[in-house]
Amino acid sequence: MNTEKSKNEELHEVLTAYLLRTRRRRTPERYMVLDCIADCDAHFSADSLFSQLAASGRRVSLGTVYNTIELLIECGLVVEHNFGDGGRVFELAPTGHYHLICTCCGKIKEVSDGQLESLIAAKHYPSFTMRRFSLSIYGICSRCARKNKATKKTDKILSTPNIPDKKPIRNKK
Amino acid sequence: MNTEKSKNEELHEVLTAYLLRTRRRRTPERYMVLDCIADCDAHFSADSLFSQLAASGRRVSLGTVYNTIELLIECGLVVEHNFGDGGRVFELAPTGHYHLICTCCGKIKEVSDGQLESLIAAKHYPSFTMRRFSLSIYGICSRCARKNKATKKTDKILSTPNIPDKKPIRNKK
DNA sequence: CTTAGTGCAAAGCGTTTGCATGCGA
DNA sequence: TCGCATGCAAACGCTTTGCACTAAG
Repeated sequence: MNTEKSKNEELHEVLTAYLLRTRRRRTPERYMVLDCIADCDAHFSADSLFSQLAASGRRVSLGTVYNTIELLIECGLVVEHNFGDGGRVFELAPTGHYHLICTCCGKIKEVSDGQLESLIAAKHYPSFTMRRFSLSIYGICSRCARKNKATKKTDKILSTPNIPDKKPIRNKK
Repeated sequence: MNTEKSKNEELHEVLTAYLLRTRRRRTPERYMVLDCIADCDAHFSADSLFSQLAASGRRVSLGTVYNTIELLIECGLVVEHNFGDGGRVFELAPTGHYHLICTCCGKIKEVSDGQLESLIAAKHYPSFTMRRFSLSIYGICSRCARKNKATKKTDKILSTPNIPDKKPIRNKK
């Protein structure tokens, strides 16, 4: 590590550039939030971020966390996801991966397929400029499939394959 | 129209099958909600559905609307979308289309590309069974691009193309 | 006759808003 | 100094929950 910048430095630069460009202030809170996101680098909610910040001693109010996430989405450093559980989930600007989401247990796995992704990215649309895309694959993970098979009693009556026996995901709310 | 079933009949059959299969009751409310969804066939929220039901004289409580949407998602007739505005939006099981979402004005356009879709659907994943997928393309529509260009004053200072001047979407909430 | 499902209203909770204060420019 | 951004707390709105009642099986 010498000429190579750290991940955090790079992120800071992008944020700084955006703040200058849009004439907004470079407050410590904004960088603290960004650092925290970079540290946990995974999916996060506004609230989990808030907790994590508090836990590490960096006091940032929940309102500011929301403001900053919004800001980071604007400048492209963060994206919002929908995993079908009704909650808002964010992620540090993902680079070439998409998600397999089990509609039964809610587990999320990241996968990547450069070929597929560049194919999607290569498409052009009349009167629309693509900035990014989000691909989510919904289905059943092997674990749940096994569990369902074990529990099944009234199956094979009619169509629709592989349906969880009662209620699927919906964790929070 | 003779041997050919109406769209609604087909939907009813799928729902009926699912209810029988999972041993749940076939209540009029459930079919009313399904019909209403089929009628408006577009994106809808729990609340818009509720209003539309009320407007057409079919009294179904909001709670039941939520319950039924949940049920319809379970059985695959309805899917949930994330258009980045934080609200929950549903849609009658879409068949081969995906969405272009303008992050500036929030407008959504449906497009389809059979080739791309079958490519995505053809992929196989170890220990995961795909049931459906959701592809969202985020970007700037031509209208907003034009508007931004007109309003721009402090642009071309640093990276990131085409950023709306202040705050993007976030309609509700 | 049983009990899942409904309606209604209250509770819950993630998110937004308003206002006084603080701090970057 | 000026005014954007923060902190705090109240307000908001979508969603869920609890309970009594209705009706499907």
